[in-house]
Amino acid sequence: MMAASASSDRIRPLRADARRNHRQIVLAARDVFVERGPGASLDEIARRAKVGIGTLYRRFTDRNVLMRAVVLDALERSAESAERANDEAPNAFEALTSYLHANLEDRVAAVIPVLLDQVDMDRGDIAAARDRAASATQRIIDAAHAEGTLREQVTFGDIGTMLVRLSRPLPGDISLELSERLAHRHVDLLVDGLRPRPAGELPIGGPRLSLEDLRRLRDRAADEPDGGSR
Amino acid sequence: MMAASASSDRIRPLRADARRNHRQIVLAARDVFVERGPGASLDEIARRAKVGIGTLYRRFTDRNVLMRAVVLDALERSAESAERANDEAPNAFEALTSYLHANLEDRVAAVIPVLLDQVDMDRGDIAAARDRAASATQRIIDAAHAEGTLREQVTFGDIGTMLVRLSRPLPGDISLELSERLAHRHVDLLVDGLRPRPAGELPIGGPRLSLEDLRRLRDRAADEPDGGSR
DNA sequence: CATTAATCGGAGGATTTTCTTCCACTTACT
DNA sequence: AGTAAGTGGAAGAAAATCCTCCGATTAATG
Repeated sequence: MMAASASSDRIRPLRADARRNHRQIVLAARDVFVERGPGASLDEIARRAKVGIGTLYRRFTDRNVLMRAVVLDALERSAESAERANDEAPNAFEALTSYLHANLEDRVAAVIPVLLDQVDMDRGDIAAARDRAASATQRIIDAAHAEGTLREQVTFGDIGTMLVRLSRPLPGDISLELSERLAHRHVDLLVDGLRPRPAGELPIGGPRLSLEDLRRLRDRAADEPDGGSR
Repeated sequence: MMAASASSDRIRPLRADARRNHRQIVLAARDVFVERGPGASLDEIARRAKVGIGTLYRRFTDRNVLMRAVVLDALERSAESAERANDEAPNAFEALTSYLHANLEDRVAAVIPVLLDQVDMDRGDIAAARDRAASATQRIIDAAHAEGTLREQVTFGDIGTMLVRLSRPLPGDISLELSERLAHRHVDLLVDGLRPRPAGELPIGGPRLSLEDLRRLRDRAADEPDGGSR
């Protein structure tokens, strides 16, 4: 017993089921915070995570502890996908687009702003993860600027904010799944803009929704008149 | 008492103060529904409209009546700005962009999806306004396609959905005002995309936020290191 | 400027939602 | 197989929200 240290100081490793539940709670909390805001009901989070409310309270003594876990998880995912994009993409612009898509998937940009004011970002694990994510992201942007493939006027703030807009699920009874497919399509749209490209049409993934589609849509998933997304 | 008819059946025109309150309630309700969803507290709406809760209940017998008023107002604004864009813009693409900016201002695309499932859109005033708005918008898009200035792949659904994403206030304690200025900037960004234009850099209005700006930001309005928006 | 009918606004009881604790039962690990 | 760790939900407490009612206020009219 000398392994207790650093951040989450558990003497014994969590039991397998506890670990699984912990994970599910953080994921569910992320989604519920995104949908309902920082005051979301903890009951709903437990329900969504398929655990009893008692389990949630045992693992996270209060709302703020849960929030910190969600934020930390999101920041770590973000840092990781930014670093991976930097390492693996063939050029800076592709690093940027692949980072955008990866970030969408993790709903990072959707949940962080919701919890920003509830969590102290300047200490401990969270500050470290934040800095790691921010600098990797900045590196992507700087590289794309240097490469000449990203407009100079487009700043870190623009990328971050657009990511927030794109990550949030659409309001109303649109299925989460469709909402996410559309988000990927809209990243493509943002990347190339609304005007035709001189070089010719670039593909945009995801469902092409007409006015009628939109109306019929509502809850049930669209029957996608176009190719797959991304 | 035989004059009751049609939609809004008022015998006497509302008193001046009543009319003003009615208006303020609809505007406040729009904003609160956007921020808190369809279950938002009516108390909060009254508070935001600066009227007593009693006044709200007198004017709108229940939540659904209020919702219908909000939706109708939004659809009428939308129809009007689409028609104005069609009439006044020098070309179809400018009609589109000016429609996007106008729509943003009215938060139309932010509130409609929130209330879609709560309100019967297929009857009365609302259906009429909806059709008027939809057809004017479709006309803009068709014209831009015909003009060759809007990518063929971009559909009604894309425009509508992006408008939803752009209209919603950013989550967290970002001021509404800043959120809206950024939205206009991001319309510009969407229009031309992230890549440099061969024809040279186009202006993007609104605040250019760096990473540090974003952090410092939070509630207080940004001190805008760039030119005015739009 | 006085009259009056319409309108306003919030106090407060009823109701619903959410929080949080506690403990008998279940499960993973040795 | 034994046991410490973990689970889930019932239930009382606390908080938020709904909605009505009525005394005070105000716009319109002569």
